[in-house]
Amino acid sequence: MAQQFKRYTLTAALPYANGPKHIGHLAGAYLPADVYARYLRAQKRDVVFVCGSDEHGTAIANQAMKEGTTPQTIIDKYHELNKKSFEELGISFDIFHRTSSPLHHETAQEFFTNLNDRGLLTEEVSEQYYDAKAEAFLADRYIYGTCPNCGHDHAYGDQCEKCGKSLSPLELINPKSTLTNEKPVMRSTKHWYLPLDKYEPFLREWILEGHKNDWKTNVYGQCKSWIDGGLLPRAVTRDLDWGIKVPVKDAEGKVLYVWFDAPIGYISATKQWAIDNNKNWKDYWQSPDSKLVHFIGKDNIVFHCIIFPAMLHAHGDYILPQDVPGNEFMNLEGDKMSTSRGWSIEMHEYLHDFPNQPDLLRFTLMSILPETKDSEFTWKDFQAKTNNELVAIFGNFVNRTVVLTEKYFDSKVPEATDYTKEDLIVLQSIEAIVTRIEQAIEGYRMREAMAEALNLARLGNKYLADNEPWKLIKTDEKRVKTIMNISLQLCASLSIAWEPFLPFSTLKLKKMLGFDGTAWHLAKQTNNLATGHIITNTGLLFNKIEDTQIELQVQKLKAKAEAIAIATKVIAPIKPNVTFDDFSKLDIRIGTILEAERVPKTDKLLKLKIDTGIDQRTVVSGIAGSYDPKDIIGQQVSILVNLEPRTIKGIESQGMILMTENIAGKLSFVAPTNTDVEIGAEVR
RNA sequence: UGCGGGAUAGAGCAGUUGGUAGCUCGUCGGGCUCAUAACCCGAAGGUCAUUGGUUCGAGUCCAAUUCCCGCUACCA
Repeated sequence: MAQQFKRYTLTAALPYANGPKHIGHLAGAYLPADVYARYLRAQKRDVVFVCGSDEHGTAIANQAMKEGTTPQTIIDKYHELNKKSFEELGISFDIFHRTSSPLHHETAQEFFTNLNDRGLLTEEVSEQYYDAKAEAFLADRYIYGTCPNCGHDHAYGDQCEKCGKSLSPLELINPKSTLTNEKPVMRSTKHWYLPLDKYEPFLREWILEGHKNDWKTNVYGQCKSWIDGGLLPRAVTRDLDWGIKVPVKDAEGKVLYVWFDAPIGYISATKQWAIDNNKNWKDYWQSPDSKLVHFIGKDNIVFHCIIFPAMLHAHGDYILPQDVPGNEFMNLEGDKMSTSRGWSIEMHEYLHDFPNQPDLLRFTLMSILPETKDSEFTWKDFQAKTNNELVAIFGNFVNRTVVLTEKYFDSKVPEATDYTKEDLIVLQSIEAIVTRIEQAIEGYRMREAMAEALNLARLGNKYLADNEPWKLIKTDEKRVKTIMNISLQLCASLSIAWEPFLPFSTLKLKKMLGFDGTAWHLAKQTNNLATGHIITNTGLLFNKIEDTQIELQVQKLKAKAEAIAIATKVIAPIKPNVTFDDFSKLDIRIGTILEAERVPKTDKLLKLKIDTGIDQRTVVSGIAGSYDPKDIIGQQVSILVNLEPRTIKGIESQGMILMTENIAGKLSFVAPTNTDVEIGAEVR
């Protein structure tokens, strides 16, 4: 099974150029891919590691419309920002291309034409909503209207956020365009489809049988779920003016669907790299002795395991991915990461706040990569891992070794003579650990690989502690020379073995050691530094993170999320005027909560018993997200008592509790501010 | 609703084909002093989400349940 490949084609998910990318993206795809790429290069294998900005699609087009700018402005901004961030974090793409490039347009069009000319795409005409003012067809998400199920007046074309029901745009009552608030019209449109159903036998054999044992369970399971669920033809074109023109006559206003063009971006990126480096791109995409690996997050599994392989298979000239190590997601301080909600650490933000310390982030993220399940990043953990592991174990061992060498041997590598049994065990352990690192990386277990690499430094610390050269120096200098020689050789091994994880720090370490080896096998050798060779103490490899630094970050995170919440909070417009008589019809009283309990099988509902002064009645209220039942017994409330009763979850609700809501969505009772108001009092 | 993944010490995670529960950090105790109060040694701490089943024996297999995450096809 261990097939030897001549070359490796590695891809990392193309970041969508509508905004900056956060550390969750980094941990999901870019970091593991980078470790793999750097490792393979150290093994002197033939590798190309490609990525680039994904710059088409309705999201960017609409964002530009809303901001009153052009899509080009947006993609230029974020392409540059993300490219720079990746560079500064040491993500070693051989090329960071972009899908707006002419070469990509050409490549994607060729791909489409190849399939279309061979009759592998089907054409279909359907009726879709069209916004005449914006001159655009509307995706389901861009239509809103009244929900036929619950009457909510701002349900979207795909789903009502209020009652959760899945909808189609046709079901919406009084549909409106989110772009212009105009009423959309039905218009017929033609699109091209990739008949995925025809590739089901191929996918079944290739994935379900061929990769049953080597793909990750989460990836395999997801694929199986899709295939077993039945595949349908999938549109590969869209009505939009932002994107790659459909290369067919009379296809005005139609572009390739972004998910058709994006993965082809891997190919065009490789083409550009090949041009720049005098290589043949086909070797990396069309030669069976090349290994193609896609690094992605779990949201991307279906596109990289089902759709893109089906496209490649349909085309026929291409190899298929050998593996798709999809990662789960990384949470942040107890909540999902989200750029739009401001609950995120963007790559450029980290780089700004921790200048020249990309390796610290790499280290912590690597140690909590969401390889088998979702994981969580906290600033406190970042501090602890940096200080207690990276600094205390790795940094400290190097520092001890360098300082002792400086002190005892004038910074010259001393000669090793007469290895003891213990010395030999240590030297063998180095080789064994490095081998384990290899195996872990080749199996995409990057977290485990780095944990092993840390053991290499632990080995060094223990070796020094066991042999106590600072004592022996008084009695047996010859023995100390051997001990320090071995310690220094171990530092050289560290500088190779850690390079995939911490490229900046290992470079610094190599400078200190005056060692310029890069080949992986050198990590197992014990004579990388020649006797008499001079080393230079250029300072500590890593610095500790202070409490104040992380406190600042936590505050900053909270402040950012809050600022965005305020900025995006829309103050509801005033409703049409009502007469005093209209208002007088409402009978609102002050009541007290007597009993409260959760309504089973619901997230938000509480069943309340209210004393209204007139009677005691049952009210079902959607406040469980904000209040614990046991905390609100005795709470005074305002209650609308003459509301028509309504049955909710089988319970008749006789009235409505008046609530208001803050930015965070937390509900609050509207009740008298004084405690001397009697139950049953009217609110006027 | 359906499907996929997850639930193991205070925290973060491993646990191969079922055979006396491991690792790192944290905590506690000790040692050492070359080192960024770092390092080394040792200890405490888990009814492996719940319930039932298969088995001589289950974290590991089966069934049901609960909770978390994702997907459910045009939201990139």
